[in-house]
Order: sequence, then C-alpha cells, then structure tokens
Amino acid sequence: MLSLYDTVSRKKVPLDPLRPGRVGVYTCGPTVYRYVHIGNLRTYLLTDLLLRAVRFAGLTPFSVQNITDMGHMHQEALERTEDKVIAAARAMGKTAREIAEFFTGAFFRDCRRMNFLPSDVYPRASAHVPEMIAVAEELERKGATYGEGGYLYFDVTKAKGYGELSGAILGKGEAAGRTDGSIHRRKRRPEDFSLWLAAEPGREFCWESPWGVGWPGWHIECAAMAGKYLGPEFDIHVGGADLRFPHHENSRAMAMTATGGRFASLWVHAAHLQVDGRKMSKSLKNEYTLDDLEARGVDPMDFRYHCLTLHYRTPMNFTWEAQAASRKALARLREVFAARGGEGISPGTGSGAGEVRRRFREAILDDLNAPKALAVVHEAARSGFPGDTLQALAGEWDEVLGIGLPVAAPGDARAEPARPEEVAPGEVGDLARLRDRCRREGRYAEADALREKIREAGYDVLDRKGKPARLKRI
RNA sequence: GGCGGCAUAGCCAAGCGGUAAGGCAGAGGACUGCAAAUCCUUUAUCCCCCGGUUCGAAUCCGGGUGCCGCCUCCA
Repeated sequence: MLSLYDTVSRKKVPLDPLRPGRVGVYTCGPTVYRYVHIGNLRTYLLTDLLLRAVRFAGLTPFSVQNITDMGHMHQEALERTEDKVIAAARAMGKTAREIAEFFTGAFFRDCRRMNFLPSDVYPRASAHVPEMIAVAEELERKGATYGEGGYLYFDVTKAKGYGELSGAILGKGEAAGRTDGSIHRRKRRPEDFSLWLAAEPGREFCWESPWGVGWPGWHIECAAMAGKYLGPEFDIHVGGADLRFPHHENSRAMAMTATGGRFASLWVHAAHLQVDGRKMSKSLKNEYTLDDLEARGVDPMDFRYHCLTLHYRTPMNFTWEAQAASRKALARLREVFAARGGEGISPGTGSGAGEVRRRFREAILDDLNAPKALAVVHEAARSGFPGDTLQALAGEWDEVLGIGLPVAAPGDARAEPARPEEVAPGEVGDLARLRDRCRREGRYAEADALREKIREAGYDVLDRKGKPARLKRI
C-alpha cells in the first residue's frame, strides 16, 4: 500500500482510493507566460513520480494538470514586463493568447525531455471560465460572497475549516498589517480574495458574467477545473510548497463551501529548489531552465536523476558540483546495466533478487522515497547478479524511476558497446585507429601524444585488450 | 509580527527510539607500456550546541545558535 505525507493531517497516511483501483490526481500546472525553470520541473517531477508509484502499486491514476494561460496574466504586467521573450513577442504584435500558446508548447517539450508520463487532461484556464462562473454563482447562493462594482469576493469566515491546510490564522498574517489600496480597498479583511474582477481598459482576456465584463480570480481556476474533471471529491492534490498559502487554502475553502465535499483527500507538497542557497529570481540571474542546463552539459535525464537523489519534501539546493556528481552516478549505472544486461543467456525474471526487489518496493511505497530506492539500485548494480536478473530489475525499476536504465535484450544494439564512428567525428576515430597502430608497434610516445589530442577533442580513450579502442565523450 | 522547513563525513543525501544507506570526491589494490575506463577494498566512535526523558537518542522533550521559505505574483 502506497502511503503519502498529507499536509492537512501532517502525517503519512495510506492511500485509500475513493473509487476502487482508480486514483484521481490534480496538479497545479504552469503559468505560461515564460519558460518553466528547474524548480517548476522538480514539482512536476513529484507528480510524475506519484503517478508512476500509483501504477507500481497496481492502481490506475487519472491525472489532471491545469495550464494557467490567463488567470493572473494581468494586462498591465504584460505591458511592462521585463521578460525579454514576452517583450519581443509584444514588440512583434503578438497577443497574450499567442504568447500563452508558445509557452504551453515549450512546457510540453520540457515534460517530454524530463520523461514525464503525460497527464490525462491538461485543461486551459481560459477555456473554463463558464465553469468558474458557475462555482462563483454557487458560492453566491450559499451566501459566502460579497462585492460591488464588478468585483466579487469570497468571505473566508464562511468556509468551514479555513486554515487547516496552511495553519493560517485569520488576522495574523503579514497581509493584515499591509494595505495595498488598489487591491484591498473593497475587501472586508485581507484574507478574503477575489472571485471576479472587473476588466481594466484594454484587457485582452475578459468575459461576460453576472457581475459585469471581467475576469476570474486566480484561486477559482483550480477549484472549478478540479471539480469538472475529478468531481467534488478526489484523491490527491499536488503542488509546490509556496502554493500552500494562499492558493491551496483558498481553492480548498471555495470548493468545500460550494460542493459540501471534502475536495482532495490528500495534499502533497513539493519542497522548493534553490540555487546556490538562494531562491531563484530574475535579478540574481539564477532562474535556470532545462536549456540552460543542457548548455552546460547537463542532460534532462541527469537532472531528473539528481532530483531523485533527494526526497521530495527535502528542500533542494541546486549546485553544479552536486549535479555533476549525479551525472557521473547515472552514467555509471547505465553502463553497468547495459554491459551486464547483455550477458543474459536465459530469459525469465531472474532469481536471487527478491531482497533488493522487496526493499526497492518498500522505499517507493513509503512516501515516494526515491533516494532510498536509488541506493537499492546501486547495490544491485554492484551485486554481481546475472545479466538476465539485472535486465529484469532495470525494466521494473525504470517504470518508476524513468531515468533510462537500459533494458537491453541479448542481440539488442544497446547491449553492444558503441563503435568509435558512432560516438565521435571521423577525424577523432582516425586518431584513435592511428594510436592503436602506434601502440601495437611500441611507439608509445607518439601514442600518448595522440591520446592527448583525442582528449582535447573531448573524448576519453577506452583501451581494450586485443581490440580497437573505444571512444567515450567526456 | 504570524506560520513552516532544514542543520548527518570534503561535497550531495537517506535514516526519525536499538547502536550511522547510497552517490560523488579521496586512499590502497587488480588491470595497463604508462594512463584512462572498469573491478575489488577502504573512508563519520559519531549525526549544530546545551540540558532532559530512556536500559538505550542522530532519532523524543525543553532551551539555544545558524540557514532558508511562506504570509504579495510565485512550483
């Protein structure tokens, strides 16, 4: 049985699906007016790992991840954005909708590169405004709203259990002491939040509503879309730690008040990723994207592996040094599984692996303890298990880890070491062959000089007894 | 001011009451013309500090110190 740490009850609880065998999962997805950064990706990796673990536990997940393509994309913010990509798009006369489309595409591309299992539905906020209006109307009927002049607010004192999720205490937050006239002037108390806002002049995204032409508040997005695709009650809600308050607290308050249901049974939050001990921010120039990592020689799979070396609730401090260590570790694992996986002579699931299998399973089912599971993988890699056993294990485990442990059948091309011409440019291959001849003839000084040249070209020379040397990218 | 998280070897990181997983780096060995790669072995008498509970604590309690986050858009 899979157990997960639930933010509301603050302890690990066994997953007990509302519908037998089916697990409904909702994840707060990206806001598509910029590229997602590696911190966002760590959060989405939690969803991916969760979905894979649900399958591993023999259940079928149904995953919904929203795309926020208009909610808090304020027209004003668009106009004065410092983001170069947006600024350039605006300069070219692109609409907010076109910009959102572009970054949505970029998001899906990153998901593929990270080897995320696709969600079943990716609802766009802009396509669900009628559903949001319906939620707001229901809240109005329940007497949990107030407002005037095109604005509608949610009265948090009408929500049962407000604060259970985040520990927020009414009147105790810093917002209580802050007064932003333009935002707070119509609110009775700082914790109340907008369900509907009047459109400012020139706003591209706006809709007709019972309260006038305008646009929906941010928190109502998730309440409406989760409700539409998963119903008033579902199993797991996933999101980044920063969304705990106010976004999740408010989504929950609204949904529970509107439907009378409990909304999500479990709330799972991903701890943040920082860079060099600081929160990522534009001003510090440390908001890395997957492309930034690749430009520095870090493959998306290397980053995925690196994330898995930490538990999802442990804050991560991203450093190039630690990422490099993970890159090497993954490369070694792959080599071991590839090389030995090819040794298999008999088909089947292998034997003698019961113990590691059990411990891997236990780790994953215990609140998705990926680092513990990876330790088991490393043990197996050093265990001396026969090829067919390693092959079976790699296949099973990679369903959960998704880090590309090769599953090479005997005779499979992946079971054979790559030939020089397959990994290196022709000139480098020529150097390697020339060096082989020098060595055979005992001209070691020349051979060593050639090795140095090959190194400079970015390749390691892997000598093999009686066979041509292999080349490997450094 | 309110709420929360984290402090474990040179670095990253599990463990959360029973006597310190795993990875990277380092050291020794095998292999090699020498290397690299690979393989084998090895590397924390101790888990930020001070008290306490317990037969027993990195793990629980109390008090410190340091770092970080949320409370405003934020994964």
